[in-house]
Amino acid sequence: MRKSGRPTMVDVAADAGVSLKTVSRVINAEPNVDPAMTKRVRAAIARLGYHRNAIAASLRSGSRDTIGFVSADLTNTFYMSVAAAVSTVAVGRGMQVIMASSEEDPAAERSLALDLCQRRVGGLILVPAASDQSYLAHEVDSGTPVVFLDRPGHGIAADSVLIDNRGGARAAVAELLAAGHERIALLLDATDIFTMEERQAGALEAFAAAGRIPDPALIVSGLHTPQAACAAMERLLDAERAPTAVFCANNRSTIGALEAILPYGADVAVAGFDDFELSRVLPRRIRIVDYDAAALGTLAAMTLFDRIAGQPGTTSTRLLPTRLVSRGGRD
Amino acid sequence: MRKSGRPTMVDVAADAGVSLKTVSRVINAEPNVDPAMTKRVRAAIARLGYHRNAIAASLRSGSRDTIGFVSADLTNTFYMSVAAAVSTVAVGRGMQVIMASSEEDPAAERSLALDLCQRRVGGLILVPAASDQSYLAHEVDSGTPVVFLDRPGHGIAADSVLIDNRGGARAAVAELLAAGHERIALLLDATDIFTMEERQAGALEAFAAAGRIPDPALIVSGLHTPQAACAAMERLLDAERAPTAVFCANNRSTIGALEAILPYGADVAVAGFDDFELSRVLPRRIRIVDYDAAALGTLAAMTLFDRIAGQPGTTSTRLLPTRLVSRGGRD
DNA sequence: ATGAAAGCGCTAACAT
DNA sequence: ATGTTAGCGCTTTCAT
Repeated sequence: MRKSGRPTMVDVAADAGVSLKTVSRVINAEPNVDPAMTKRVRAAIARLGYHRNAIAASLRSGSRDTIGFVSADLTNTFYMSVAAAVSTVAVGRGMQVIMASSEEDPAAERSLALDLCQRRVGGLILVPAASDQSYLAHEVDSGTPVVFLDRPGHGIAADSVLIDNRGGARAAVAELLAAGHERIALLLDATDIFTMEERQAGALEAFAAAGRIPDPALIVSGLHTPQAACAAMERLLDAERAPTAVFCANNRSTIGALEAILPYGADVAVAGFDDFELSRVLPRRIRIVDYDAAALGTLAAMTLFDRIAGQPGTTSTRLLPTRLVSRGGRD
Repeated sequence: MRKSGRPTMVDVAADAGVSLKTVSRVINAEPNVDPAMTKRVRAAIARLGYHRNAIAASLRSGSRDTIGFVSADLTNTFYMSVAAAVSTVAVGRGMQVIMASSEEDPAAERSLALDLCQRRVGGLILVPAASDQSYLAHEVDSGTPVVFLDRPGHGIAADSVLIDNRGGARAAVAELLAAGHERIALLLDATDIFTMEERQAGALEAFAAAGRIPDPALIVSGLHTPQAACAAMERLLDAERAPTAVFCANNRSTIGALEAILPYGADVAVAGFDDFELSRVLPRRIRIVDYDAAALGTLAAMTLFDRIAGQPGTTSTRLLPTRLVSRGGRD
């Protein structure tokens, strides 16, 4: 009489009249098993509807068959694309991904990351929301590698995979300068955000390289929403010496700037960081610093799996290149 | 001398000079533990950097601390919003979510779902890509509840959580008819997709209710991309008897149709199923059948947790209501 | 080629 | 209030 609940290997062994170990060998496709035995075991498995318990297997073998992905905002399309790419790489290696989101809350990040470690994930991809990740030091030392994504982490030895924010912004602003623009506005979100800081630095590098100094009156930061960016742009356009070009440091700023510019047909060249839906449908041509979000996820996953495989070496920071593309306009 | 690797409860017990069970009691915050003991154990835990092994705990206790979410397309923002909501509900109950995507491949769906069951997830939320889920019958019988999301599944007893596709489409088309439109085009993706079938049916119900018969020449299906929808719309506009209104059965169709309509300022009323980024920035007013993707995820997760908690009753299908809203235009 | 025994790290059941 | 023992379902030794 079978016990209640799911059948186990012992049940299968009894049913097939073989030893536990033989069942295990068949399940794991180990060599040196008589085909006749294999057949008998398979029949018993089918008869009982047996499915192996991966939890028990990984407990004994110590193998890790999941990785963790802690996003800072899962509803953000950028992180979604990243997550999907991470999942694809993982599934390709027979692993699954446990996903969670800190929603930019440092305490949540910590508790989620530690929880995943308790679940013995093979590794962790983390978008830092906290300013310090030393709470993971023990885990990293115990052999759970961590890869930081999109923003650098602090306090532990871990690889980082970032977008080339600085290079992308520099290229976009350099192009505006090369086109002869004398008054270039900069629209930014809060500059204490890592990516904003980098993009601003890149923009300023472009000015410096051209031997130019940006007009502080044309730099507006702290713009969280398209609405705020729109208002800021309208103010700039209404001012005495209006800008002839604008660099927007993220897609929300770009969208807001366009909302201010398009209705009035203002003659302002627009360049922005991040592509966005419908950018190709814009009635006017703009320049976008574009990058491949999926490639960032793939890169992070591959970096993590390299570490899981025991690849040694000091931690590295890899920058995903950006490219300057045209969007919108009639071609 | 400590063995290599992570410290275990036994190590903590030895270090604190107490029994294994006492450590377990402290870790699990069980009652009836002397505060002094608790202190000693906590000290040992901190000293050794101990973190409990959740895998081992759940093996012994038989408890399930993850749920599975199998999407059909993780890069789709709709499913991602759903996934984020599912994750929020799960984390709120101390559980985590393992996410995977079938990418609309029936074989992948099967293998991912069964893999998750081997990992002993407490339950499964599944966006069906296959036409039959009877491969999960054993798992459902063994006590792993399944909830179908966005599309109904087949072959097993499981709850479904769907959007009211039919009602939403019916309302949108009814409104166009009530506004006096005589020639209403229908732009659809492949009609063998459940949601498309439902939305088409809803549209046709609106015609029937108005005692009208749609012109087959104005119904175009099989539109997978905005590009295809744009081309289809352009063809319709160029035809002899162009439509005066169009109902687009998903946001890709809506975007494509707008690409065809906006540049030429064609006088066509637009209604579409699914909201999309930037819909509010459109230069003209359109009507959108909107719904709350996060609410769908929350509903699915709560339905699943009810089942996990052992709530009995026959399986149900719950429809998430839609609402018709205005987007774009200058107000 | 097959099997018996031990044990992964924890919790459950039963002492004391 | 604390400890002892067994055992979750599997993989890993080590025999045969």
